[in-house]
Amino acid sequence: MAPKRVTLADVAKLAGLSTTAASMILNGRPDTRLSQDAHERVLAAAAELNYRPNVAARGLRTQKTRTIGFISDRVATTRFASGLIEGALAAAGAADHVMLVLETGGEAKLEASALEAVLDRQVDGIVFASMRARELYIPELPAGTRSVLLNATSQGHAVSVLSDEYTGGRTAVEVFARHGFTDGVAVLGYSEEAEHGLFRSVAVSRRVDGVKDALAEHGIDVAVWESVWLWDADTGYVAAKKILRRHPGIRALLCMNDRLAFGAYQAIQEKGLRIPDDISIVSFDNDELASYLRPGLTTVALPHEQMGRHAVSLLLSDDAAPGERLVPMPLIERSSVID
Amino acid sequence: MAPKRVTLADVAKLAGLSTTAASMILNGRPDTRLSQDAHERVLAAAAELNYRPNVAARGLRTQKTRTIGFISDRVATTRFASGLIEGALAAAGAADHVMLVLETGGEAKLEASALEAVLDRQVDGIVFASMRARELYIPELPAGTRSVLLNATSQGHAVSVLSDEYTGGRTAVEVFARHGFTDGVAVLGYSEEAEHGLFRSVAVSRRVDGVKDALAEHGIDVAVWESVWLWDADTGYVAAKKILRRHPGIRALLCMNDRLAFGAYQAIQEKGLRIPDDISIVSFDNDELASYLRPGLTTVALPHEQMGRHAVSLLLSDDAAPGERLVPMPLIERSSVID
DNA sequence: TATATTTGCTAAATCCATTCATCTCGGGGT
DNA sequence: ACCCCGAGATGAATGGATTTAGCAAATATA
Repeated sequence: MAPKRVTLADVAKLAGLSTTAASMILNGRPDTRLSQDAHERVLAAAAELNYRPNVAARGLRTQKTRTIGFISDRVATTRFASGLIEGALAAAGAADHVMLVLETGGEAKLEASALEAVLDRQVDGIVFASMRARELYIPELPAGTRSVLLNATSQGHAVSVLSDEYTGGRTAVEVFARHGFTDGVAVLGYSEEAEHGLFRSVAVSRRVDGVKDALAEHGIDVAVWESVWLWDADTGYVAAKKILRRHPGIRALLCMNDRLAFGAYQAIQEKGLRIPDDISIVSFDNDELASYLRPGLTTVALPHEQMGRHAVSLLLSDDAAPGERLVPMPLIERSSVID
Repeated sequence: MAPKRVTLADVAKLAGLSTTAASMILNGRPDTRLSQDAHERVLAAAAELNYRPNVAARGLRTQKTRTIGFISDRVATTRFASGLIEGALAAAGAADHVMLVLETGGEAKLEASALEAVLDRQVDGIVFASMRARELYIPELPAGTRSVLLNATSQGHAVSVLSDEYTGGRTAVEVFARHGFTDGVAVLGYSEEAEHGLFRSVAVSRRVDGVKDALAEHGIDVAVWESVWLWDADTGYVAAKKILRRHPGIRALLCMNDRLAFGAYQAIQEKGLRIPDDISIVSFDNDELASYLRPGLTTVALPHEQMGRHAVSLLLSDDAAPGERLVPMPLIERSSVID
């Protein structure tokens, strides 16, 4: 039914020229000495036949495929970090590239085969993404294969894109500072283990550092640091309940992420207290939840989409200077902080 | 640094045979008459050099790339439907294929160029996915290009994978039936407009049909159908408040999706009522939210991952019979229904 | 007028794997 | 001694582009 693919040879024949000429013209090579007339004929022929170059054939010759590989642990999968893919996809599309997406679930065996799969397809570059900022082991790549780490770091000199957690931590505290809180503040989710570098991600400890420094600078007195290991809604609920019971004077609560905050909302509202009138809350991540909550949760956003975008444009640019690129974490103000 | 790619010629040379022989042996062609000895030498050489075929070169010859295209409106992007990608990715990986993922945001111009981009790369098949089940327009594809619609339907005889909304609708009602509810039931989110086919998706009207039929069959009396247009947390909150005010006798609430249920929880708890003691709730989708809620929300799940998986295996199988493939919607029982 | 340049264009090699068409060699049949 | 046959293997064409090297005609230079 549909006609078979048009090749460069077809275009050349219709234009009455060689494939060499057609190729040069269609690729807009600057140094060509072909006539104006030849240009017009080739372009017209290509348009008429609706010519599209065969990427495999071109890639074979040029080693460029306008394709990038995106290898992640569970980024597409997890609703949480899917913004990373979204941004990467958008940036790739804007640069007229496509993206091969592979997920490994963090398994070493799958990681190796995913890497082979993209390498076999001669991708122009690879993004190694991680759901939560952590240290990744990246095997040696063939010479000339560019790569960028997204939401991850790695030993050695790789380029990596991360959220600026330290400044983000400060931003959250500054909300309280701006609203005049100097005491009656509780922090939920600070983790001793993270602090001592046991495991978890670099992100966590930087976020905590930012919080601590800003707290000190603004002279804010912290009534209680409630350290929990799992940062989810359930732990948030339990921990917030405990804080409320033991420290009835709390007027402001800083949660280390939105799921904790979600749990805290439940505990607070169950107790008949009102947000933000009785207790103000600031949190991190800007999870989808934050907008559903009532009142809306003020939170320091994880700029996932921006990060994905940045990673891909870095990969495609010629800025390969090793090191970290920090993407700012914007404050999303809703209604969980009293005026 | 890293050595340059090993080609088939290198393998052949090391094995002391022609590339023809090497190719035949490595591809395990059944009709070959090459000696056992030759087989061993080639296999050994390939292993020693860690040979990996160049997919572009092979694809050029065979027209097969072991790559499939996944074109969606906003699937990766939206946290909601990302299970579709997850499943598709898993199935592709299991079949030793990779997936090119492209997002169009639903814009016709981007749809066309996305299609061209994957066609240029000679994909073996294309999945057209949609975030919410709806009618899609699929342009004519080159002969021999297979395609499957995922969470979408299309005019004509395309193959499509959908959730079994009708049965899902019945499932939800049956939960109430099993727990002996015969009256005091409210339905939230039924949409007149959808019913009249104004727009929205096929999914919605089938879901509603299933609910209605099951309600009738079990002789359950519905006190109020609250029809809302936008199915999000905010509308759910407002609508549930209204129901509670006007129909104080309500003991069971069926929400058409989890975001509505989320809003309903807020309204119910604000009023001092308890779930499930005072009001039981059943909903649809199994959004991530459903597990955060307290008590956990019983909901009929959208089997996104299964659907994605099914779509890809269908694409790769030789079952191309046109028509719909319905994937069952499992009931996820949590604690929002009284015993 | 004879030689050097420039202009406009093309033949052929190349990228790498697959595959069709043959080719060689040794043994069996007559 | 001659032909045939099959096992074992390979040369060369193929797919569709890019790119190097170079040819022929037109123009400029001496």
